[in-house]
Amino acid sequence: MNDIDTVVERFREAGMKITPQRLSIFALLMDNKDHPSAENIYHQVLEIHPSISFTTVYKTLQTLRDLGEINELSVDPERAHYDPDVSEHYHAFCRSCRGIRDIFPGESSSFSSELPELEGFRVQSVQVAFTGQCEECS
Amino acid sequence: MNDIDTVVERFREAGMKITPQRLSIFALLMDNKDHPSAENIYHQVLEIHPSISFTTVYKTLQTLRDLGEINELSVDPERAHYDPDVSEHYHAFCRSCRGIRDIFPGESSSFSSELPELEGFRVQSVQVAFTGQCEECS
DNA sequence: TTCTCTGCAAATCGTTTGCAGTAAA
DNA sequence: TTTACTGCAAACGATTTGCAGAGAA
Repeated sequence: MNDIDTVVERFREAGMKITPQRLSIFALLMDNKDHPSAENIYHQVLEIHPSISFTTVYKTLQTLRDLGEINELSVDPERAHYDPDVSEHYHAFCRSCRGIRDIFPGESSSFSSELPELEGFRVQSVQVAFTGQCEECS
Repeated sequence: MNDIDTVVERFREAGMKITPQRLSIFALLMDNKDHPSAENIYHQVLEIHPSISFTTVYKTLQTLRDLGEINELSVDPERAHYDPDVSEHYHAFCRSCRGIRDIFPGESSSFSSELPELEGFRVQSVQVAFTGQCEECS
């Protein structure tokens, strides 16, 4: 995710408006390493905007995703999680606590960081998801 | 997925019963390379058992998954797909036709076939999903 | 007979949408 | 003023569950 000023600029360029709710969502996501769900984000923004609706959070996340500012992860079969780090990296999902940890190429020897070439398929994105148990849950 | 006799044996050993419905589902999955959804399987079994319910299909898939006979894929954010091939391989998911193609290690140079070691995480499975557009949809 | 499975119907839950009032530009 | 956004309430759709009758062992 770009810095807030850049995100704001991109919204304006696209003819979209900047609202206090959106600014709070941007701020919450910025540098967030927790891979929150829409519900997580909603509950956190509630502290700042007690009357914000889930719908607003949901639609803002959709927009950010469509702009490529954040990634929507499908690692957790029960719900989507969001990641403001759109650089090449992978995820370790703990079945027990449903936590998601970042894995950077190099940390796992057997996965390189190059976008692969596939015969007869135009690859737009790659998701590598390790599922298992984190240290705390073992 | 093991051959049908072995699957039947495993069910019996676990105190579970073998029904005509289950046998048809086993047969449909065996060597199936289509990565069907539960709904797909349900519609196919309907031809053989016109009164089978979705619930029965659903519960059988759960059981097969829990036994490790099939994998439940979360490549498609809209629904689960099932794969009787539980050997190490990856998937290419086409956003347009929602089709899933198998990718075997070696076909994609940048992903090896070894189960990786991650510091402080017990890896139980790895899902590598390439999302994009297949040849037919391009 | 015993115990699991089947099929129905309903509940669940994350996600998505329509719309009227609100607020940004 | 114009146009997009917010929040509500309801729809949606895949998934999951409770339960009574059916069927496998």
